[in-house]
Amino acid sequence: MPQRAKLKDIAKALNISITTVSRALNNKADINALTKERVLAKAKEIDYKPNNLAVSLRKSSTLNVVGVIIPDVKHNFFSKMLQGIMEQAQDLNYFVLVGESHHNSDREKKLIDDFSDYGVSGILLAPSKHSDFDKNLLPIIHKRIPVVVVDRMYDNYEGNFVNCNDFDGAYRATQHLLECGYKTIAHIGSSDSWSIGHERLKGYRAAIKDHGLILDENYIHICNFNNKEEGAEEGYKACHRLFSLKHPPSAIFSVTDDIAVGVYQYAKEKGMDIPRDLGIVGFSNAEVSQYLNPPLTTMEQFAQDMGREAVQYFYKALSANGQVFQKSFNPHLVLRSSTINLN
Amino acid sequence: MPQRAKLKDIAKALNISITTVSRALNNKADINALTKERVLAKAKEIDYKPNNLAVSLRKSSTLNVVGVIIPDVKHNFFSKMLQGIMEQAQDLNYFVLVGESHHNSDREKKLIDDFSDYGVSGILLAPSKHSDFDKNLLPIIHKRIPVVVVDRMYDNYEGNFVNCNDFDGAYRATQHLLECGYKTIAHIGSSDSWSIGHERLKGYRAAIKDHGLILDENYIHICNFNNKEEGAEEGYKACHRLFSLKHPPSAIFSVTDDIAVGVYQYAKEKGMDIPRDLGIVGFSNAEVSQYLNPPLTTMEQFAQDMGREAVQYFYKALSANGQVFQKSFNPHLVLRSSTINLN
DNA sequence: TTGAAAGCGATACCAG
DNA sequence: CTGGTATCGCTTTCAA
Repeated sequence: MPQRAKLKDIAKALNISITTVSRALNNKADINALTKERVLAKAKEIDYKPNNLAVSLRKSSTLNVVGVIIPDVKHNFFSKMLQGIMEQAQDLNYFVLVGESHHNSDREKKLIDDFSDYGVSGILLAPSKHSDFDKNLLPIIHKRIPVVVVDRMYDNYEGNFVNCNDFDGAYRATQHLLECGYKTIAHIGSSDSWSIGHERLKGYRAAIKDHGLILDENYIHICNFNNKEEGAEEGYKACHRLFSLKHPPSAIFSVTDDIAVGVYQYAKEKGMDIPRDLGIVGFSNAEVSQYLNPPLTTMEQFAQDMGREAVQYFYKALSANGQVFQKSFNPHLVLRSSTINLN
Repeated sequence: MPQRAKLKDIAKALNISITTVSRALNNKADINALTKERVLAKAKEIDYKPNNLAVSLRKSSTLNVVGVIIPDVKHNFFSKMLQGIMEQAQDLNYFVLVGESHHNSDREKKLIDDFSDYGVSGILLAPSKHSDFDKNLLPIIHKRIPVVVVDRMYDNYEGNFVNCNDFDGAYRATQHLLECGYKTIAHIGSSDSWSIGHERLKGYRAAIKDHGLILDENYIHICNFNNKEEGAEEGYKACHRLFSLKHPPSAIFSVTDDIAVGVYQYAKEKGMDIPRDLGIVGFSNAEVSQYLNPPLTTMEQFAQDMGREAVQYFYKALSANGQVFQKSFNPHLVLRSSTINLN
């Protein structure tokens, strides 16, 4: 690989000082127009590109890079989010470094360290399910570079975050089923330790209660899964239990669309008609939801907007003096054919 | 944001020289065990992290970063590929910088420039559809850092690449339809200027010919689309024309799964039975293909493996003396229910 | 076993 | 308007 041209090369070729070359290239005042022209021409000729390492080192600035940590790029929600992040980052002239935690807490921690060591200007973290930061680690990094937590929340977390109002979304999803006239509504949820699972369960509970129904704890089925495939499997298994109850549910609010896929599978096998025999509402508006048969009613989470906003918060945090930025997006009901008005 | 600790801080605290500290931290020989211990302890105490900019500058090495340029992260094929890339990169201790071209050639060029200026150690490029590199641009960068082209090919391109054997895949997809007993097979393809569209069309043609059928040019419908949504739309429109022919086709080989989605939509509207009235084979084994009703027979492209291999080639190219690495993956038929044996 | 000094490539200050 | 010199944080000879 040939050498990259440097200031010195231009200086030598034109018989002027490095300083002058630097000035010319950086559009400084105090430079002879002719000199500048000659420098620019030469730079182009030998294809000079500044060495970012040197520049950043000298200016003691970080590189224009923001590190993004997500559990799984293949997951529709995260790839949408990543797209939003990249768009906004590009607008602000930042590069995007990406790493996957695969819902593994150790890997996540290592990524945070590595990114931080690398010298990113900030970190956007979509925490893994099993993320177990005590209240210390995050703040420590936070002192050196801005961190924005996306999607999931930590208990008592006081830093920057952008998330989805999971409680509200779950409440409205459940409410929709109630308004359709479904009388017995089950919830297939996910591990309570995860803020998302936790909040959605709370929203479900609140909606049931507020509508004067009695909450049957048998109707709540919590499961564990780390990717789409496992989600579908768990959804299927959950149905097994729910439909062997004495009074099986007539509708299900599923914590994610992935799980709903498993529910569909079960329903199909048992010859149940969706939405007449069984109403379903998912969460995410994942790509798959529109292809299911019938298309799945679900909650849109605005992943892309969340990504954009996260970058903006990181950017503001760079210059903000300790100010903290937080926002919850309200999910929207996407009405499709897995629910129907029974009244 | 507080200052990052540096060698000097440790040196001062222990009253030794910076050189010694550096040696201790870098596991060099010629260092007193006790001194080393004290340095390590102090480093930990004040949370010392080397400044990568300075290290790389001094060693005049690039940062351990590989730049990845893809058209669209949300697209299942590219997110799978990206996942493969990230896994392999992590194993080799490289960071991954990601940018999206959105199938825009200018944006793609800018990304290549920016990444190159930034100082990445190499670039993995999944070219956009409208990528129009003359034979110059790519080689120019290639002289400075390794470039691996993934997925699509350029005419007469002589550099590193990893792709899918599109001709072969298309041939086998078409052959499968023929073996099922479908007599009139149409092809919905994509812009001929794109190597993928081109090769798949060629494969289709060859299969038809080799089986002694006469190729009706009316059965070939070429369309343009830049994302999944447009693909589905174009597939739908293509059907409009194909099924208004005097002798409509009984099967379709679709250049991508996205397009097949539009075909399904059309078939459903017209009450056609898939696979009896219409056999369909797609290409990609995108996530959606298994959720379509009936599930779509398609060609698996091994996107993740391609991603991994691309990183390995980049890595080899770093130290290879001009040696070029090339590989085509053979796609696999994934048999589902959109085709059936009619014999 | 340790330290002083040079230098990676670029920028900033100050003197001329 | 231009050039010399110090410096960013670190590694690497070369001497001691």
